[in-house]
Amino acid sequence: MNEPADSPNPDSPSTGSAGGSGTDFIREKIAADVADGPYGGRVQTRFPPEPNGFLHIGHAKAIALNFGIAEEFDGTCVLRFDDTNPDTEDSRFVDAIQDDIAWLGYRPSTIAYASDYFGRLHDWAVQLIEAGLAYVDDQDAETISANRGGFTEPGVDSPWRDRTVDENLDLFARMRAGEFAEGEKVLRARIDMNHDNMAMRDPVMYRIRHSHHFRTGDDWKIYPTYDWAHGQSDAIEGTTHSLCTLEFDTHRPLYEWFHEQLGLAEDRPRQTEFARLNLTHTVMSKRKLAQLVSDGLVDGWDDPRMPTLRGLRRRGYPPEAIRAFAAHIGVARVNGTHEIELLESFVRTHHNTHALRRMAVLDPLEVVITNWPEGLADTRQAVNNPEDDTAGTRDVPFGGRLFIERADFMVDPPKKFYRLAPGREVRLRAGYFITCTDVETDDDGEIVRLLCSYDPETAGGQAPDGRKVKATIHWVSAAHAVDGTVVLYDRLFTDSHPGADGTDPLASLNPSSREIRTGCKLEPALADTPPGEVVQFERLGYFAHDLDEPLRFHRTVGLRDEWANIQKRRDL
RNA sequence: UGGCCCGUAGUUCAAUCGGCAGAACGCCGGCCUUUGGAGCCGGAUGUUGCAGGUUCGAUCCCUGCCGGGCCAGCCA
Repeated sequence: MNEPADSPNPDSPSTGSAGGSGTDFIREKIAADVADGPYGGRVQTRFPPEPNGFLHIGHAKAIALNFGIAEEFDGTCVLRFDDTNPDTEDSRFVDAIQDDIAWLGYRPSTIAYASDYFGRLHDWAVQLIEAGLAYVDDQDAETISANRGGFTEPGVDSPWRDRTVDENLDLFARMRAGEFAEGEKVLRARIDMNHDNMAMRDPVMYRIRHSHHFRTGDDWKIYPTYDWAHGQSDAIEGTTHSLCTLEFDTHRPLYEWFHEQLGLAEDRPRQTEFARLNLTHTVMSKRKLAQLVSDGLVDGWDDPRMPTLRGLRRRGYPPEAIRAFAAHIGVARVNGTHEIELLESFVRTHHNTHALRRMAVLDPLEVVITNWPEGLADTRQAVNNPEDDTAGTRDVPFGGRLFIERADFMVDPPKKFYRLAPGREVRLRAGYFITCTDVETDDDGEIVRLLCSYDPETAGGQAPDGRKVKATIHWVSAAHAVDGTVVLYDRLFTDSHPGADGTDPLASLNPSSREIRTGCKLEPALADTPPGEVVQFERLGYFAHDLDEPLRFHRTVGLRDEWANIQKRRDL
């Protein structure tokens, strides 16, 4: 009972999609294949990242889909690194990707590499050559591109298209042996240069690369392309359902062509495409993300403003919330953009039930309790989490000099402003009722100090005479406050759809996406917060303690703020 | 310009193989409150892209149009 609303529920596939029906087109298809498909009830998926960058929230959707389906159908999911391009790939990304997947809470059935299959792929290529279905082309990249034709123009057959099998075999062997320079020759599938689908116009299967591969070293001088490696790797591993994003839709006929020509059995993998994830106010393109990092617009791949898993982790996004979000949005074949607010609501939902409450004043205003007994030491007891009885309570020191949030006081409050004002009484959270009796200002009219009286009878927050106050505000005892740094984050891009109008997405980069506040007043208990832990600063939001720097907190997400909404409406 | 995919509340998705168009987030109103949070109650979201056709009946099937996405790397 009392199960958190955002906890993943592996028993119920219905958590896997939005709306009422409880399933999506992919799960429906898989269920049908399990019932009477060629796989004998077996389900195997795979997540095939290229180890050339860090994972982002978009990958999390694919991860949740593939691993989630494997769990739901009692199947398996392989983590396969698509390491077919030695020029861009690196083992440090392999480690980071594995780390991120583990953080999300998934465990691959097996970890594999496309490079494990280079030998097998080579032998299959020879088989296609022998069948007259592949040939070595001497044209250079530019010529191949030009001769591929256009959407309305048929392609032109390569002059090398009709080489004999023996010549192709010989040339291919010499490509492999490293006898040719990069770009001098490629192996192409022999399909149809007049096909409507450009992917079928004799696609390249192998190119020559003399680079060092991070796993196979210098063993190979030829490397398979995605189109050649991917489907065959799926088949070798026994994938039943190969789920990929929409842009591979036009490659599906080729995926199937290779399997058919190789004579693979009926239980061969089938590819199904789904829409990749887009989020408002951010970008998901690896290239743009890399540019943010290289141009110094963010601090690195793990900057808390980045949509990378590492960034979200530092920001304080819990993996449970990311999984719940992924399950909620489900999958479809329509390309769209989800509102970042939806993700944030899942983050709040999780932290609301898990995060300890603490008090912190970000913009301090001094309050002197004029009737506080000289030298009296007092300690209040505060609830750690009203949503979780087992979280207990903590002691919070109180005193005659306090800090409250500057925004919690107004000399001349407008309607619906319920907080402190001259002559008005409010409750200090877990403390006493105080009434503002006087305001001290400096020569510029700036408020420097509030004088207040407190009612000793209201210890704990209730008045014996039953009188009510409209607001409860947070505070920190000045004598006990710990100074800290709080980093506030806003949208990385001001535009909800950066670059959608054809301009550079970076043009709408938010110049104030980060605000660093030093000299914040924190209650003493915050000094004991473990690195990385997320707490709630009462009335402000959720904040993640920095992994390295003590007493530095990153705002994960704010609480929903009704007063801010009222103000916004007034301004409009 | 050719091929393929796709058009349902603001957004993202549903609608049990043709039967009264729903959910979540957001929004609006109210209640409650020792977080103006959370929670609770209620409400509006709409010519299902457009126009025809088939049918007793179309979001669903057919045709055309319009709009969006993807495809002419030896990237994935």
